[in-house]
Amino acid sequence: MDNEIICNDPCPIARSVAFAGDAWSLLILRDAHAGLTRFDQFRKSLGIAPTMLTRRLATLTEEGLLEKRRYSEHPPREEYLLTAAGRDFLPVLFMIGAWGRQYRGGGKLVRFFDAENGTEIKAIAVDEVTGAKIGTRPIRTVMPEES
Amino acid sequence: MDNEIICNDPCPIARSVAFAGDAWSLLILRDAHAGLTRFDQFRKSLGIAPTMLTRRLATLTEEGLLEKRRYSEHPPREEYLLTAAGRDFLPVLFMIGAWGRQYRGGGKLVRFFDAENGTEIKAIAVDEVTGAKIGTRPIRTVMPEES
DNA sequence: AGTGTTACTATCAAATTGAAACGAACGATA
DNA sequence: TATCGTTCGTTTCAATTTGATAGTAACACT
Repeated sequence: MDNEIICNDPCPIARSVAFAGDAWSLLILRDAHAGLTRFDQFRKSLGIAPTMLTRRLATLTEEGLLEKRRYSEHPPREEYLLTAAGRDFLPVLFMIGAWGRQYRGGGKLVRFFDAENGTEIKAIAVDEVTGAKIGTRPIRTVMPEES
Repeated sequence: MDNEIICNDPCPIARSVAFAGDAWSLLILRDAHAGLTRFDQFRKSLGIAPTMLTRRLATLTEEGLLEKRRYSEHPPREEYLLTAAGRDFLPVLFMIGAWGRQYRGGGKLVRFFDAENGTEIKAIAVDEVTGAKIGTRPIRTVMPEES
């Protein structure tokens, strides 16, 4: 895919797709939200080839979803932490997970609970203005005027 | 990536990633939600090579997000319609779009409005039980017992 | 008869991926 | 001191995927 075209596309989905449209990046972000920070933790969790992991971590860092932090000077060691943009990606992961639970839900699945009151989390997307679930009301799409 | 491993992974995100983790598929689903149904409509909208489009449409059809319907017998012509699973993917697209609007929002962007009352849609993910935004409360993850 | 439309397939070069081995910098152990 | 283990990668190279271009099949229209 041509990233230059995508970055100027007026569709916000297309803008995100440059890295969201990649299985490894999504799984790395999932693991980062689960608390993993180090190269070998990701590698072992995902069974990913180190070449791939190096590239994906570099891309996610360049794109501003992760940041490298040195946690040891001798030897030099880095860890990867979520940035604000990376943390704000969590809703996307939850909605992907909710879809997978509904349509790919055979067998045992990991479950997520609200740590404070113990109820299982059921993620839904709503319009903050109307409160209606996304997809339950008709949508009007407005293209930007040519600049 | 190895799809066999992924399909038995207990993480619902990993289950979805087999096709959600692909830029073209996400953009095809976006266009399908915008009302496109035919091969050439997708091809022109996306600028995708026909080989790619054929494969992606076939995968999305096999995975149950689209279905082929014959709309002409002579000549035989098919169109691609969203299934229930495909329609239920809309919240994922909206959350991806919401992230892109916030973090990749330079220049003109397409905007989405509630067709009934005219307000702009602001998609957020919430826990249906507590009503809290996803990410604002601590989460406890529970792995399934070994079967 | 010739042109246009729609939905592809065929071919092939280029880019990406993934597996396996290797390396550098250290710390711990014998 | 020698060796092992850990961490975070790089190097190499074969296999797969990709994307660009061209071609095809079945018709409809003029």
